[in-house]
Amino acid sequence: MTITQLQYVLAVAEHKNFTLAAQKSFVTQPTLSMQVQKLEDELDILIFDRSKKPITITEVGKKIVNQAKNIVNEANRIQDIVDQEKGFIGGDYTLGIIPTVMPTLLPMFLKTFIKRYPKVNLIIKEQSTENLIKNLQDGHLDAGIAATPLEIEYLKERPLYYEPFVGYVPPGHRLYQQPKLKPEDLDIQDVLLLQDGHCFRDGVINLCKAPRNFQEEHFRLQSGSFETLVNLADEDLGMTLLPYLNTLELDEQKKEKLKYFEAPSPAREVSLIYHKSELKIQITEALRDVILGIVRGAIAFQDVKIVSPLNK
Amino acid sequence: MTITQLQYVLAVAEHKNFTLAAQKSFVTQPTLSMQVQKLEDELDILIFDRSKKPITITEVGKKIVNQAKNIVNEANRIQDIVDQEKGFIGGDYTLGIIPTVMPTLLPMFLKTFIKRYPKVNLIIKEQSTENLIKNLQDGHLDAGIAATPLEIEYLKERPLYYEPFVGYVPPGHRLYQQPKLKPEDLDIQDVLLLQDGHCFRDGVINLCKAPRNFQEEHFRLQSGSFETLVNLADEDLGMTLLPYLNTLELDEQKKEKLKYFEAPSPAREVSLIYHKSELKIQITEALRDVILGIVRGAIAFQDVKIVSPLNK
DNA sequence: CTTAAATAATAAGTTTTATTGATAGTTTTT
DNA sequence: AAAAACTATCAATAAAACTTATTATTTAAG
Repeated sequence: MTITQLQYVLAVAEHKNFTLAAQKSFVTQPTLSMQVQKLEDELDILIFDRSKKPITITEVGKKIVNQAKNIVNEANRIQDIVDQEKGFIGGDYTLGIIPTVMPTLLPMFLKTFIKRYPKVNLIIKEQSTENLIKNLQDGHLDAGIAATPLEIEYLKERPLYYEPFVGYVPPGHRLYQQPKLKPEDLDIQDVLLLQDGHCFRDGVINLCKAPRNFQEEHFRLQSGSFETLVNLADEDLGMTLLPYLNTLELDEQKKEKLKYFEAPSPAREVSLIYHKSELKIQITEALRDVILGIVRGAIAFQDVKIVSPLNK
Repeated sequence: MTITQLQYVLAVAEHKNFTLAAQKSFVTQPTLSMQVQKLEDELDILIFDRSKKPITITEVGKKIVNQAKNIVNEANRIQDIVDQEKGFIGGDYTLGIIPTVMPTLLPMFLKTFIKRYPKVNLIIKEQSTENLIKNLQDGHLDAGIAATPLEIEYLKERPLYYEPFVGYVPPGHRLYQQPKLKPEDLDIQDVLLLQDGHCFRDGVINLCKAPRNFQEEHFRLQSGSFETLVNLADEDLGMTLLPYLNTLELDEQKKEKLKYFEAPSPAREVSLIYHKSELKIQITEALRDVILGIVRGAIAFQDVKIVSPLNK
């Protein structure tokens, strides 16, 4: 049994296809096939059921694949130990960021980070919390930035900042006269929402504590961008809620329609999340340092109340 | 990096000697030297400091060795998974037993075990609790039988039986007239003890709750066997305490000098202990089943009070 | 039902790697 | 100072991993 063989097994388990797995492993298909077979021979057990298309993993195979993940992870850790010893911060580092955080946060820290750690090849991917979690487990991401708490067994969460929710209320709206918003004022029926899959949407829904199964019949216009929501609100189609950082880039005219919540303001907790195995932890720590340093100035709110980002 | 290389590193770390490590790994010394070098080259860091004799492990080396242990252990687990799947119970299994348990317990279960699991090659080693713990961590033992609780972080303890302490009191002794013993009657100064290193000794000392630093000036005759202690007691040099199972093999004349404790009798907890990683867990479970089945008949005491085996 | 496409297994040959025996270079012990 | 113990290096060999080419098998398409 070799580590390489285990990596091949993992590739096949992931892609359910020897040819593709071989490509991803940068070897030819026979090489991969033979090595997987060799391992199966050595263990005298089948890991994959090749009779079905696409290939399936046998019951024992699943256990072996899990264990193989462990081993390969732990093996990668050795390079990690050496890097840490040398104070080396470099290599590929893949970071996932949720869409509602991406456009505001990324520009704030990216330049500083790549300047301070020029040897790190940062690969940034925008994806939903759901995919983020999956990819962190699979090892396709080294870390993610998402709204928390998620309370996933195998993930660590390190809060970066607390971002208050800010109301965007058009003049015609019933709440326009109020100086401050209160969560209980909100009616889910007239709050414009991001489309399904965005955790900010779920956060807002949780905040509104509306009936779980509210009807959306008369309102199908959901958007993926806050800009759209703001524009819809301006058309008197309802109010909406924005994360604080998104309010900074509004023009003066629109800023007048912002309404803050009474303290403690509802807020989302935005955290750096990564696998408990702490692979590439030095880079993760470096990233955290950079973001914390920059965010400290931008967000000064203290008295907030965290809203869960989960669709419970 | 290969698993083999990591195993070589572990062998060198253990024996502090490339030549010996090579022998233990069943390869020649150049093979092992070259592979270790190759790994060091790949990581671009020195694991061993060869300038000192005997060889020492560098600071990073220590971390790498630890991680290597993990990896090798986790890798062995894969065969384990397969064995479990197949219901296969076999292969080498090394069991350590403390000296005070060995002569009474081993004959009780050995025959049954090798008959029921003929494919297991049982290797039994008598050793002190201290060595048992060390060897379980190093992976030199698959399991051990010792007095518990030990509360070692990386070990699991599964109690096998509770063995009461029984007094052996010669007719001339001040306690001979009493029908039952009480712990508070005991005076550490006239209780004959096993020599240092036996945990039963520590158990008895704990029971006597004598001053921790009692003097042994006038009594240096410590022995490694209960037989000696009994004979010394017969010479009126004091009383002694025996584990219950040891009392079964005394002759009739000696049995008359046995004095049991009042309930709850002090007792030692004898457990099967093994590494938390649960390597070869099927064999361990099989062993436990056999011993439990046999011991159930032999030891029927219920109301006991466990004495710590540790030299606190 | 036949054919084409996709995919895995097999075969033969090549490259790479692991291992060995012999030996040279150290350090430690006597 | 010599012997012993130990590690590194070298050249040769055995083993393995990998490649290209090909075959076999399954799935999808016509």
